[in-house]
Amino acid sequence: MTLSNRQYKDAIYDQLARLGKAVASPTRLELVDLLCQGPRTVESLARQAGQSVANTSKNLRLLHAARLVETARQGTYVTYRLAGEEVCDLFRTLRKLAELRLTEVEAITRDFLESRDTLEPVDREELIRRVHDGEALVLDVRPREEYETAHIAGALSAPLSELKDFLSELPQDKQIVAYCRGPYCVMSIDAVRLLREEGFEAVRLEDGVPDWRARGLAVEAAGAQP
Amino acid sequence: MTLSNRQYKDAIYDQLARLGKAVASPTRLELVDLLCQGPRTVESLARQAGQSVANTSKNLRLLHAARLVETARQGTYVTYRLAGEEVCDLFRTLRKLAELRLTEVEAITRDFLESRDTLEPVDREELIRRVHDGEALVLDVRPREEYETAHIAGALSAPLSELKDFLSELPQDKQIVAYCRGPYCVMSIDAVRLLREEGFEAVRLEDGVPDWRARGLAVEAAGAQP
DNA sequence: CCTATTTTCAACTTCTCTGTTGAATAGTTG
DNA sequence: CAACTATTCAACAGAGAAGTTGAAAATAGG
Repeated sequence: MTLSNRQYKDAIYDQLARLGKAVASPTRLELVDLLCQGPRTVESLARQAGQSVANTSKNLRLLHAARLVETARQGTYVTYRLAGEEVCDLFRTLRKLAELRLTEVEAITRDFLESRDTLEPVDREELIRRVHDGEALVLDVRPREEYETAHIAGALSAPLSELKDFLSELPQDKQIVAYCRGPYCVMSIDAVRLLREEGFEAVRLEDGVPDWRARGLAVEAAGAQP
Repeated sequence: MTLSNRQYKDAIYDQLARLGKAVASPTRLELVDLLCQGPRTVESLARQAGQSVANTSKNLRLLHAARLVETARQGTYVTYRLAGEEVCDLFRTLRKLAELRLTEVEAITRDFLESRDTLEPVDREELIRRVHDGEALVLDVRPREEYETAHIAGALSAPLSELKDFLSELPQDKQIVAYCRGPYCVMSIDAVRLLREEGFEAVRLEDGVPDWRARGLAVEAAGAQP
């Protein structure tokens, strides 16, 4: 026998712990969250996560060692992407657990959201109905590149940074639903606030594309801007 | 505004990382795995995980701080249990990812299993059919207390340690299917080997009760021994 | 071939985690 | 109430991780 029971168990739990360690750092979790939105270069990830490129590279390398991400060279850039849908599932499982168990998360979220506006998130089924009936318009306020990777079916791309330029093209008579990366992302909150200041009726959708996809709802890969 | 975007994000990812850290240690993962089988006392967990009681207590305390487990006093013992079904889901998500991504896990498992016998695990649907038709008999070879907490519907309790005493009661003409805690638990492997040595036709079921339950298949809470 | 750019590596400091040991705490039971 | 026992706490040494800095490797394009 090459391994005793105990040695075997230790080896297995060590392997599982490799995955645990990989998601034991806030920085790496943020990277995984960003990568759930689509592939990215090291530099882009570093910028968005507010970390040095060197540190981002190191953390990505760690995620790679745990087989959570894969790399591909594109010209002078290296593009990282999730190793599979299941990695996103892991992130969502963690998030769900956090929401259920860690009242602190809820408190932080509430603190933050209350400090802005009270923006009731919209209901999914209701949203689909309204869009179908032409009562509502869905805006994807993430950066254009993320929209191009994937977006909720029927949504228009209106990056938060360029939202002001889109205002004149938006219908005044429809409700506008803004979404971004997910419940902890604040871009849609800012977008809704801006839209309301401009007189639009706007609400926030808490889901991001990964949530949407995980529920089996329609997602488009790359859509034309009308 | 009480928090900036960045502070808010940091706080959220910190909370998620708390969960990640909790499952970043092999020892704690083993504890979670054991607790997936049912509530346990500190001493019992320490014995099974091969750790000192003090260290086990400390790690359980850590899991408790991450809201993954709950405690209850029973007589002079403290009983720990998972804080919810979702914790088990997290463990299973990790395990699934490990199986998919970490070829090392597969290699270790194969090494180990080959070093024993080649025990082809049985197919779930096929198993249900055979049990229903009376062609097969399902044995739960985990310790009696785990069986009493929950077991696969229709299974008999035959703890590995007492399996020898049960041999005379087992039918020679039926196939015997043994299961234990899950794919990484080796009790069912030992059981199958023993049964085969004694002339029974025995196979191993890879699933444990948590997997079985998670698939929505029937689980009984406490069953009488025939 | 050489340069500019992106990414990775290596060394280092600071901080945190792990498991052990021995003592303290908190309940239960006689 | 006192003795007993399971559990937890506190302090410690060793190991390992996080992020910084500066330099090296790899690639595209002139």
